[in-house]
Amino acid sequence: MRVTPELLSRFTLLKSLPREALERLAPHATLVRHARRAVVLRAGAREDNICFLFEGRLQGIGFTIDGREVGLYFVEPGDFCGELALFDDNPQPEFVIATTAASVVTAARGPLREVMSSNTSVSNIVGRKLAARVRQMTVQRTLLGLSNIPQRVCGQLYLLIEETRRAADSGEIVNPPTHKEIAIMLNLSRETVTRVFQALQSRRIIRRDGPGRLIVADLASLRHFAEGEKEL
Amino acid sequence: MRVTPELLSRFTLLKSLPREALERLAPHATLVRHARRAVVLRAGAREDNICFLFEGRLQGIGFTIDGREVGLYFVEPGDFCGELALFDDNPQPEFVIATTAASVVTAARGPLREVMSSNTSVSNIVGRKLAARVRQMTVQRTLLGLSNIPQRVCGQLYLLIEETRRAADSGEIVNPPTHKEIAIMLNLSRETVTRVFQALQSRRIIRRDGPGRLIVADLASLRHFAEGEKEL
DNA sequence: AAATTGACGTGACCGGAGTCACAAGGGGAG
DNA sequence: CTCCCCTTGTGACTCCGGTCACGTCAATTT
Repeated sequence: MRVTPELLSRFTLLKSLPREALERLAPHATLVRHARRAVVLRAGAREDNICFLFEGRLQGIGFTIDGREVGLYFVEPGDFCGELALFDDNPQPEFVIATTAASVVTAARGPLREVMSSNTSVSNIVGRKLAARVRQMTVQRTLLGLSNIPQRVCGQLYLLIEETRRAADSGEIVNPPTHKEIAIMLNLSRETVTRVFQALQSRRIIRRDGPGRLIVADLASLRHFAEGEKEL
Repeated sequence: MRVTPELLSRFTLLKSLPREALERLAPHATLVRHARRAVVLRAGAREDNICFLFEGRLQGIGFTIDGREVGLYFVEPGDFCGELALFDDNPQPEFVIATTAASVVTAARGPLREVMSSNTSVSNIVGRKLAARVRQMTVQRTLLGLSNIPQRVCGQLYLLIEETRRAADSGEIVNPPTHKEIAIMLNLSRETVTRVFQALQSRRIIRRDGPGRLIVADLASLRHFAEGEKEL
């Protein structure tokens, strides 16, 4: 579907651009609808598009050589993904799929590069995003490096709280990942995650509140376990 | 020690800059000598400096919560590190230490940011570096996700070859990491790495050629193990 | 309403990686 | 040269997380 400059200007990355830059970009952008579980960006193949999420939710996922999935990050409306294509011509490193039905504006890489090189606010935003991604991956790698497995789970839980906490300042996680998803992120078996959750629940540290809500009752204890000061 | 514009222009990142930009930067830069094992950039503390390596060799390392080291990447002369400070004000995520005695030019963040925003070649180089880093971390995370441990070691070995191969096209690794260092990178015990190496040596896949030289005699087999097609 | 799917929970068993202990060799510092 | 530290090599034992095999329950589909 055709894309108007007005639509482009609704995205954080592009909203500071002058009208004429948006008009140059618009012809190279298309609006695509993706069904749930559809592949938005394919790993390996050289992707020439940067994707702006209009509505829905995307997730970056990696696959290990032996075929298991690894959840990496989420993309929320207004945000973008595939930004590595703006810097070099190497293939996209991870898949991006739609976790819900989603509307995505895909823009060709070339024109965006031009815009970026002449507009510092754009390159700043993209740079900050890359920097944040490096930081996030560093933390995640630290988690994977923990040899104490319950600690690894607690660390991940603590991270999840910190993320969602920016919106609502409380120890609760809305739409928490499933045990399986956590297991995949942490390179563990699903059963192990379940067992750690059981241990945390029996100690009244976490509590389920219906489906889709996980309440962390004792944040301090969780942090202790996450930082290895106590052992489960 | 004082830094001249000429010295700055010897670094890849800055060599394309006009003379006057270099002269603006020079007063904010200093040349520092570091002994072996000295800390060049400290994780956690907000680092306001970007480091350019003049001579010697640096390594980025992380520490797990339980205190073990994780080797991340190397910095070679002409290259730079600490570039995340150019994008946001968050703390440096990992330590950078000198693996040999090293001369480092440290430049204040502020002036460099200005230069970067008015000079696309600089921001392009930094962007490419960040992108490469994201890709490299993605690969490393994939390795950490492998549940077959010998495969993990083979994968790391294969990566090491690919890196050094760009210089000399052969299956040999100069200055290979020690078993302990590999173990740390892969979240394994040193003994396990040694045992995998023994297995590979007994199959004539790798061979030591004195200290500091590791020769991969059968690259194809190594790749098979790395990709999980065969098992050790 | 029945059937299917997927998430969660739990026990038993087993393999394999960590740990410990020890030995040999090499290189640098003094 | 000698001493000491670090790297590499190797065996024995332990333990703990993966795997398998169930069962339950809620949601969705047919």
